[in-house]
Amino acid sequence: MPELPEVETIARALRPELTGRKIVSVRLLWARTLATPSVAVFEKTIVGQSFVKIGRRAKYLQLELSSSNLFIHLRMSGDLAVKGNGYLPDKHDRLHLGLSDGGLLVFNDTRKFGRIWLVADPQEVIGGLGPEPLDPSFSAQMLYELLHRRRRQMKPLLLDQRFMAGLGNIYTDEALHFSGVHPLRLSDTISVSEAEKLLLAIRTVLQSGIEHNGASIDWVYRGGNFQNYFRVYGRAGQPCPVCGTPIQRIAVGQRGTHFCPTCQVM
DNA sequence: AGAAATACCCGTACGC
DNA sequence: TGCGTACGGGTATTTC
Repeated sequence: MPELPEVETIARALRPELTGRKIVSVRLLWARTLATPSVAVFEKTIVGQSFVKIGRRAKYLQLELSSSNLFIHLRMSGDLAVKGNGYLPDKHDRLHLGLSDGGLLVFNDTRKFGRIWLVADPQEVIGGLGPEPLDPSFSAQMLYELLHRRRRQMKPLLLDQRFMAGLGNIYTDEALHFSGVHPLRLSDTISVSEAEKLLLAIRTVLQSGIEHNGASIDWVYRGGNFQNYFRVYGRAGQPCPVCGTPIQRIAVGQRGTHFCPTCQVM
């Protein structure tokens, strides 16, 4: 499932494939995939532009074009790949971009949650995002200070992309367990040493996710295998890998939340 | 400020 | 077997 690591993986894979290639045709197969601008403007603007730079910000893929920015959010079931000649369209394809040398950039998204934007100013899409946990300049001290500027439960706060960008439901549960922080702890009760452990945990689970090419859950399988390394997510009733206590599952803000009642104390 | 609910999706898994 | 329903992910939006 496409949380941050998979986006990083896909960005890396697409970089050598797309850089320098030109878009010669566009076919939007599910109109609501396009968040902005209008379909007419999108189709007219994107054709003729070339891919300049491929990157990501949080869970957004950023495809920098000659004169605008194409952002793609994969959400749950989205996937982006370059196909060769003779590609047979899939029923869940949402966007086809024909490339100058005959290739096809395909955005496939079973659940229709994914969105794309074509904008001049990147800030329109990613302007409200919080800091990148993997950015080396982001420190535990900064995390501590941000946590103490709020008084919110840790689980929903870490999921809030304006607070910190890139953590989804799975990685949040894993990071909280890794650092021994209870999901219902209030953010301004976290100590400096806990903030240090938490940042390390966040980076560890994200990097592990990247190494394993993302997680595949819920029958949506696209090659990743981070799901085999979950310590708490989806393991309700099974023993905690650290202490053996059965993992508990509760709902926090409508989201399934998994934790070890022994390792993660209030 | 921020909590909470709702909407968006659809292929599964489940109960009857 | 077929039908109905709950579920899960991330984010925008609305309401409180």
